[in-house]
Amino acid sequence: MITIGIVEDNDVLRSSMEMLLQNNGNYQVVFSLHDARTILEQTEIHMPRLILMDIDMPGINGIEAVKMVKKDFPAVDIIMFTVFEDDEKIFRSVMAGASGYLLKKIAPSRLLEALNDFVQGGAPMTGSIATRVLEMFRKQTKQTSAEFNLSVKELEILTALTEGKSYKTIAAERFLSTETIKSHVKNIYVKLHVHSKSEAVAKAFREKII
Amino acid sequence: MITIGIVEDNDVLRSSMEMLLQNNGNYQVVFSLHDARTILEQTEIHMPRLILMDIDMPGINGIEAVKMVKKDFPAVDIIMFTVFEDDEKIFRSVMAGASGYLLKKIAPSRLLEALNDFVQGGAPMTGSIATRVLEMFRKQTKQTSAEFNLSVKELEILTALTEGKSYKTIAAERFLSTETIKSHVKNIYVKLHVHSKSEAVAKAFREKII
DNA sequence: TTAAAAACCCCCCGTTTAGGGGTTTTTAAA
DNA sequence: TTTAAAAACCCCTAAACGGGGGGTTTTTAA
Repeated sequence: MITIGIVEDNDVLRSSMEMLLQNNGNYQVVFSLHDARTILEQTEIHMPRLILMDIDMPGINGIEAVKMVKKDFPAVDIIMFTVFEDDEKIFRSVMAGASGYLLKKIAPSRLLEALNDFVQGGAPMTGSIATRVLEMFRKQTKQTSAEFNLSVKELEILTALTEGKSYKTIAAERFLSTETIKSHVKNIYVKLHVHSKSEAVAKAFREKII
Repeated sequence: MITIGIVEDNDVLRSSMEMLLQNNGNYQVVFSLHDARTILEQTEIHMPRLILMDIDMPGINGIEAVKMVKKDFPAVDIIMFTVFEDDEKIFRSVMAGASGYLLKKIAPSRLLEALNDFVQGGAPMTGSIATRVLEMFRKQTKQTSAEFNLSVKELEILTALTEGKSYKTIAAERFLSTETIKSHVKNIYVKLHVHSKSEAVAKAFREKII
């Protein structure tokens, strides 16, 4: 028997969800809220295995509610159940700690399926959402980019620059003269098309050289 | 009728996959390769809707193959089909351009289901993989961190610093004296606990302030 | 209303940097 | 064995920076 909490401001929908879950036999709805205001108390009292959470609600929005619950009860899994399918909402939900993301347009039978899958350690999201997440993931962590043909030494020194070290420090650390470091830095600037330490550091981060 | 290509070095498994797909009626296996050496030619000739790709293969490994195919034929979707479920492999596959990731331990019926889902714009991965991706995603893009209580102006100036601008330039851009910029920068340094432009820029990136 | 931030401005001084010009020695490939 | 980078070193100069002072005026929030 899987305990489940529901937070959904649309009363009609919430009742349907309750019914759907209760009738299934595998689920026990331990709380069913119109908004997230009492979510912490309810969670503490009933300790559901998972929570189905709407996003657009009066008072506290669903994403904020996820943060709150996850902070106090990290073991409780929360699945967003919403009409929104924009990257922003998905992204923020995942960041907040949501374990899943289902769209309301899903058929009731599929909802149950998805929940069952999830409980068995499985699919926590609609296919289209999974695709979105993959894409966001891909974008976020784009490739190491062109290496700008930096030599090993140059990369080493660039890294040191990102640590805020001065030429003198870098030189001292590897028993070289500051002039050596300077000429390396000059070469780095030429290769990166920059004209100062801060620009070089910024480029190093932006281009994921570091 | 969905055209599909298979790349899998285990001949027994490959035959089973072929049979499974052909018998289903919805799929037409247009090529079935023991390794990825001829993948580009085969893809060019048959232009499958999607490719099922093993990872561990003699010659070219599956992830390299994905890169090759995606480079020349970005429209072809590739789904990894593998025994590996470690983050590293998943990560690299997604980065290479794989649209899905299925584990070989999946039941044949579920494989068909997953493929069908995928073709309908849906779930391109096993549930456990989706969970992993979510976790990786969460880790990658960790929170915006403490804001260091930077004022709006300070944030503005910090941003300008990351663009490699000098005090003079920043001052000129907003019709302020360079001394004003200097004192703002001083305050930024105090708040970030740094002592130079490059350190400030580095911290800005590392702490995702920018 | 009032006190604290935030934003603004200025001076000094020593250090660091950026860009310009070089030379010599390793190192690695042709 | 030749050759070409890469790495290491040097000098000079002007500009930029960092840290230390000293202030005034707006905003903003109790």
